[in-house]
Amino acid sequence: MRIGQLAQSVGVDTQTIRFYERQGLLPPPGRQENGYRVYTEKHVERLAFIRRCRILDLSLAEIHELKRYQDDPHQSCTAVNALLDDHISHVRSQITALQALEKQLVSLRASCNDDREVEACGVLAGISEGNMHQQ
Amino acid sequence: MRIGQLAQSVGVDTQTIRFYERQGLLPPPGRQENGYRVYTEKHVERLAFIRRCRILDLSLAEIHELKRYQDDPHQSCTAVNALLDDHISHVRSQITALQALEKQLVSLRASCNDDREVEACGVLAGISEGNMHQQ
DNA sequence: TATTGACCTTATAGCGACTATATAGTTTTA
DNA sequence: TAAAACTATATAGTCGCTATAAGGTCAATA
Repeated sequence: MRIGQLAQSVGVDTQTIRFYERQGLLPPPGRQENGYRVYTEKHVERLAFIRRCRILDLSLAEIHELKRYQDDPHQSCTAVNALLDDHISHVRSQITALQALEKQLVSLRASCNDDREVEACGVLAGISEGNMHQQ
Repeated sequence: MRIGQLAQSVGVDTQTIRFYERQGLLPPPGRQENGYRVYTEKHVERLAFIRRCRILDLSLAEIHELKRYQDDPHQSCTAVNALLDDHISHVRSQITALQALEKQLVSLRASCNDDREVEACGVLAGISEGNMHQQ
């Protein structure tokens, strides 16, 4: 299988595949005589795994870490679970931060209607004076 | 006032100030004979405004846009409000996406306890097989 | 006076995870 | 046979900084 077919079957750009290879996430495939990359089913699985991790918003570094665990299948999976727990707390704190931000923005927005001149705009005034209900 | 003092009074790195200048967000200040930048109170206000926008997670492009509105103070502020409304929807959709992600991660995490070998880890199996309760 | 230290200058590279572009060679199709 | 579709590498761009290198300036100290 060549790179285009792999790309299509997993739903990724060919550039991204070469990028993952350079990053050491996808093992370098064999080559044809003309230099074209040749992939196997294992590559398909591996790439699909990476993409599913990315959907979960795991970083490439975290995916690397998971790969290392997979390479030593008889150790305890505590570290895998810990990685996921850390990631969950990370996502939760992002959510909390964005919710606080939303509140701030909504309250700022409430300080203006559309029928003013920029000079008198409640939103711009709110930012300029720092009336932003911090935290 | 020199760059270090400006930086300290607003709570920003000097590098960041020069960066904003290069981006056209902060007007180029005067210079001393030795080439040192000299700032005024207007720069302090302007920089503080930029920082407050950044706290609201507005992009530099959006801050640029706000600046253009400020430069024409007698037009209607409809566009300012629209910019904020767009930003609020953007933040809200981020929150929604992250909440969905959190659910996915928590359910994945529930598929494993710590007392297994990597080989049998529910988390890794879940990702590998794509049992990720999409959407 | 010499030198140390704190400040300032510019230019350049790095972060993360791609994405886009340029340039060129190869294969497949019409 | 020629065009379209694929492949290859190398390089730069995205965003908002942050870090590093290599140097110039200035005030206080030994």
